[in-house]
Amino acid sequence: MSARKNERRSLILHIISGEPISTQKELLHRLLENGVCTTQATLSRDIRDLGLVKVAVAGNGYRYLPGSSRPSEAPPVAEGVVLSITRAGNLLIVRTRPGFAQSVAASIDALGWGEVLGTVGGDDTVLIVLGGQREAAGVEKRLRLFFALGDSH
Amino acid sequence: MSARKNERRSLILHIISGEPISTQKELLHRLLENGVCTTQATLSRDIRDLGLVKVAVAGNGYRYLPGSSRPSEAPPVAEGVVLSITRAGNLLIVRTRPGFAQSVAASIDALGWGEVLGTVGGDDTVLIVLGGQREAAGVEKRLRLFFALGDSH
DNA sequence: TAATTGTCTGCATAATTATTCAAACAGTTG
DNA sequence: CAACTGTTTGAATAATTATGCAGACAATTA
Repeated sequence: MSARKNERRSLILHIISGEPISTQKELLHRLLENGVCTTQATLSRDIRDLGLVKVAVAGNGYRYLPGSSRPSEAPPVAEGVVLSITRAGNLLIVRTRPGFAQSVAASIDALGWGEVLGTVGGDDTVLIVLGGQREAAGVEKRLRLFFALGDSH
Repeated sequence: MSARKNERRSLILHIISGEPISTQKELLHRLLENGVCTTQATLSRDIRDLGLVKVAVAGNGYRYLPGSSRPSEAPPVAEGVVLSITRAGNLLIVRTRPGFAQSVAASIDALGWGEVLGTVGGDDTVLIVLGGQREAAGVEKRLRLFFALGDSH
């Protein structure tokens, strides 16, 4: 239970939360500026233990972020159950075969996608609430892929 | 807008959601079994574009998962504002200096950690709701690091 | 203190992933 | 069709990340 380790990991969380860090080498330099001297090997282990992830950010390469650590096991949804996906502002409307909306909603929840603020399943319609249009567009795209639907047109 | 690409990415989402995949080479083989032949280079690009992340899972090495794609910019909280963190089942109780609970709650929200189901800030206390004890323990640890608190004992 | 056990770290390197570059391909316009 | 433009891909390679191992260190017990 080394004090040095905790201090370092605390600082790592601060740094990556506050600015985009794209490689471990970069993080290494940043730590050094704050008086913490270590090696890439140790950072690799810190990142593993803190559950951090490296994710692509639009146009700007990669960035380390705190991971959402959700196992994300999706119940299977058979082919043809999801009929269509429509976007309306920050909402997505998913039409399903009658009676399947609940299971599709559960399936979407289980994906654990962070942008999905909430889902409501009726009988043949699932409403997905997103934070904004940007998120809605991204999630729509990925859901289309996930449910093997074609592009909207 | 290649049909081949969409098919492949759709399959990738299915595969990584349904089973733990820890390297791109492994994913490559899995795709091949499903009749999709490609290269690691292409997978690297697919993973970037789909926003997937590779995250450490307890004891079992790494696994690719859909990313939560939240920029996660945390407002700074000064040293000494957070006084203590206590765990009670799936709840965390964060004591702060009087009047600071709101800003600390905002700060925690801004971290965008997926396990955090919700936060409530009073005057000097923040209540954090987690999905379960396991999540509570993990988040407690990381919050202690983040707010530079020592271990509980 | 000496012996023991477990954690933490750096070094070197293996393993994995990202990117460069050129070619193949698809779509568009003249 | 031919020329042009932009996208997608694979091969090779550069860049990055994970890990085996040995030594340092800390804590505990005799």
